[in-house]
Amino acid sequence: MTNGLNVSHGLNQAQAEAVDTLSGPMLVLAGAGTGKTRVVTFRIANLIRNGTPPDRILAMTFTNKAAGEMQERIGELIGSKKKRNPKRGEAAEPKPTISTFHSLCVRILRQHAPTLGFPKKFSIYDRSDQESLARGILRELRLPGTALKPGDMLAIIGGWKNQSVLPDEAAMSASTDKEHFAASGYRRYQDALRARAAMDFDDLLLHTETLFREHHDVRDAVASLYDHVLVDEYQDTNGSQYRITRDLTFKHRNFCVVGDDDQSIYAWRGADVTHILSFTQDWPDAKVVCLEDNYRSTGAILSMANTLIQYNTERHDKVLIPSRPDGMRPRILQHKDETVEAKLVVSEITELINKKHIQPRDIAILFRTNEQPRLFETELRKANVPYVMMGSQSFFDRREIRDLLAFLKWIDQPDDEISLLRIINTPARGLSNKTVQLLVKRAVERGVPVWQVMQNNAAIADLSPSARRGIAELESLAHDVRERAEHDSLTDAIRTMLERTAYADEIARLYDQPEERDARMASIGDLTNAIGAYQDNSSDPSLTGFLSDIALSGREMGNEKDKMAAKNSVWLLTLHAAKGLEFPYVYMVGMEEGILPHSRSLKSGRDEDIAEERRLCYVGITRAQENLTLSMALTRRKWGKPRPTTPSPFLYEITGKADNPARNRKARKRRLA
DNA sequence: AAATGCGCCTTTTTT
DNA sequence: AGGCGCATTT
Repeated sequence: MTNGLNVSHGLNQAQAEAVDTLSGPMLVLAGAGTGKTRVVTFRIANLIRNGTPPDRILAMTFTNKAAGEMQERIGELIGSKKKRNPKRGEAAEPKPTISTFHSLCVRILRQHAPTLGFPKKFSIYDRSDQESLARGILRELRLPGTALKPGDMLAIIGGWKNQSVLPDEAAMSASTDKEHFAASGYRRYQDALRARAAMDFDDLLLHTETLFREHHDVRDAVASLYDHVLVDEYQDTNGSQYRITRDLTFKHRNFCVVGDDDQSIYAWRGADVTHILSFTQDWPDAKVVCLEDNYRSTGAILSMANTLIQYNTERHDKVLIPSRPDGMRPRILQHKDETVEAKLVVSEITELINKKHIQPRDIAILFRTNEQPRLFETELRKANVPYVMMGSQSFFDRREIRDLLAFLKWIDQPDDEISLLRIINTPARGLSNKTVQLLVKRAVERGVPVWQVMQNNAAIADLSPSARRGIAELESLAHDVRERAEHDSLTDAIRTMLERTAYADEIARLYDQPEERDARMASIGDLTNAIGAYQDNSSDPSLTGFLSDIALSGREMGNEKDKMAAKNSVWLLTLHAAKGLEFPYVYMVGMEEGILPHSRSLKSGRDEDIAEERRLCYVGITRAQENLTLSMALTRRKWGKPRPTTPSPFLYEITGKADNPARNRKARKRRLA
């Protein structure tokens, strides 16, 4: 520590090394709980202390939550002033850019989309938009539903996109039947997106990559904005992200990546762990720092994690070294069925909170799939224990939210046909299914968006008067809402929309129970509040901006009440959502074959799929600081019927039960290796 | 044109 | 069990 300016005190030697080297490529291989986040934030702070202008630093994360937290920690470290009523026109204090890949790409594309033949107001299609589109295409191709399901097609297309395989090349990379079908759908899918002025999540990356590849002036302009680029969770980068970061760093070479190959749990969405494993081949002069001292978990928890992960063969061989005492041995509990599992876990939690005065926020329940938490929610509610469910999509799955967002998306971008078709007759306005089909047919014939046909008086002259009235109604509605959004405010716009559609009446019509009505109206209120909050926090609010924000970070949105409660609540998280977090008390539930590892991974039979499930289990275990409980149910209901279960093979691996065939098989393999 | 009814399929994980 | 597409009533 030669530099008087450094802020690295309180770090161990390896951490300090990672923080003190300020330039050139660097790889930080950081195991779970070794202070990875601390290293990244300290490093950024140190760059700033040593004279790098903050706004010349770009740090990339994979979730908005991670970006937000990093922003906060850096603010604390460099002592950025609290923004109290910044005067209009006063230059904002320069800050490092901390962004997810997707947000960064959206920002770039909002500016350069016309170069690629897209309008600046392109829609972002989420999973369900994609599925509607894919369903339509499969229907057009007349592939029977059994041959290729929309989800399958999207997964295959997504894989190609991540590897930058374009529609024309896809047929050549196809080997299975499904892939061949998907290849024929791929071209149509991309054309359909373009016709709807829409991009899916993969496109945000793919189009940015294309933009950089084909327009070096744009690439260089973006790259020259930054002198330092850092990527957290580098093991999660997919092909597009890899190439985008390469384009942003090849000139200045100040590229620092941080990650852990044992925590790579996103291969299914294109993440390629070889990016981190071969970093030193890409950057031969890279400095490599390994962090192996674990400050998070007790020795007993860590030894369990170490034992488990050693069953994976393809990995950097490293062992986490505990810096804490052994602590309590993790427990493995078997329950009669999933209801008992939920009841007992919750009653234990209640006891922890009431008798041992543990804070709810120090307890987490982790699970593999999103259907598992339901029972736990019910029990927690019964026991009056505050809880938050992170990453729950439920808010955006609500019909009323989907409808209102579809309205907004269509009003913002009239070519967005998926959104238009969702709300074209919601609430009913005289446009029957048959009429809609006719309109779509005419649009296809003319090769123009449906909305253009609907606005063409000649094209709709033969429609029933009620249908024409419906179209006129939509038109004036869109006009008024757009006016409001542009000239008044976004909250005015959504209020106008709710009034003009009489959406409250629709809710009253659909739901006859007053509680349900209230709940639905409340979630509409939440959406209105979210728009208000966006408007207050954004320097240049727009409908387009709001919709982008929602698409990219929607699932983190909740109402204010939830946010208050979240400050001290029990956490309910999927294993994926739990990455990067830590809790004194962790319950990993549903430790059964078919759940973890998931049946789809078992079915594929590929070793690397099981290895990823094992890493997922490893991530779960290493979230626990002091107390870990693994539990399973002996029977579990599936599709209504109770079914006997089998313990997760990982339970045997963890405990070292030699008589387990799974372990013997693995052990034999290792001996041979 | 809207409401009701029937059968089918679903269920990984998420930016 | 629940949601959705499709077919049949009202």
